[in-house]
Amino acid sequence: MTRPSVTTPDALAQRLAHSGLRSTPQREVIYDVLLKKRDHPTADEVYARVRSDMPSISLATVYNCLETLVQCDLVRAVNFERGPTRYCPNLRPHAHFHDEQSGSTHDIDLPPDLLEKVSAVLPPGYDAKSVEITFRGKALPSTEPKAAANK
Amino acid sequence: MTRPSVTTPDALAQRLAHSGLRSTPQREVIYDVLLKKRDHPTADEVYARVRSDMPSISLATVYNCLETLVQCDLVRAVNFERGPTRYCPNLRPHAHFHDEQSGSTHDIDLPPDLLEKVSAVLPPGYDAKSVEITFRGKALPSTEPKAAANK
DNA sequence: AGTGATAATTAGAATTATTCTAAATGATGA
DNA sequence: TCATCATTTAGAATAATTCTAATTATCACT
Repeated sequence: MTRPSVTTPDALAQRLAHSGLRSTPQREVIYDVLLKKRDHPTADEVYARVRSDMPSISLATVYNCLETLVQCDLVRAVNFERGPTRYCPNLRPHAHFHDEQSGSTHDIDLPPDLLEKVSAVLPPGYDAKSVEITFRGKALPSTEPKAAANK
Repeated sequence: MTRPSVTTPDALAQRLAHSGLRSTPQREVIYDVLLKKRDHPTADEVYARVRSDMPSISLATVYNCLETLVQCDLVRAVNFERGPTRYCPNLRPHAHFHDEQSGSTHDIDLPPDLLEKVSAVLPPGYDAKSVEITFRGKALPSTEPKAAANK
């Protein structure tokens, strides 16, 4: 046979290729883990989850792959104070709400014009490439993330 | 004598007392350092500056005092990604602009209603105690902080 | 002024998250 | 198949911060 029916490159493979990078089993399983449970896991948490699928993966690879996904704009790295970096596959414009009681992080979708409106406070001479909005406080249990939608 | 003319407690001493804490030479000199050069120094930088006044101070004390000042709401701790925590004595509502070239941090004063407007995007069930807005990008040299006003 | 209780400071060890290094493995294309 | 380059890996190294336990300073009372 000349070519065994080419699998259509998925979004991940395409994005990676666009940056001259390869799709690898490690990158795929890590990205899947992030999509499956969108609770802003740390690298350690991702490591733990990935290991059930791929017990031989190393923590260094988890760090490497997460960094790669961030570079490709498939994932956002999120920080609260000096806590460990958390990873978020939600690409829509959104803010983060950090619940101080539970430690959980909630995505807050933003109306389309808000980031522009906020950026408008910058005096001349400032050119912002990104804006981050972070809330800290108390969230009612009813707000606990259920089935996050993306896409 | 019954009482040697009491020195009027300054803002620092009052704030500390309000939290049941004492004013100490270390706390004073650290707060002064922050007020004198408002370039969002790290704990290490504060340590270096304070040592010219008080060569015997320890780094642990610098961390302790900075934390104390933050607890008393005299100073804000500011973080960018996972970089070292920076300290800012500007108590007005403001955002931070992080210049990627120079690594410098600029305070961006916010119009009085902006934080409320931003908080208005929170769905019911979310009660935010604080809102943080951070810009990242390029700032023209003309925007380099000169003499920051506070008060 | 002396004394006990509490607060603050200190040096150095410990911790935590992350990055680095150098070697091994894997994929790609001539 | 071979050479090349990308990727993964284990473990060492790093950086910022926190912790620990001991010392020093201050306060409230007498």
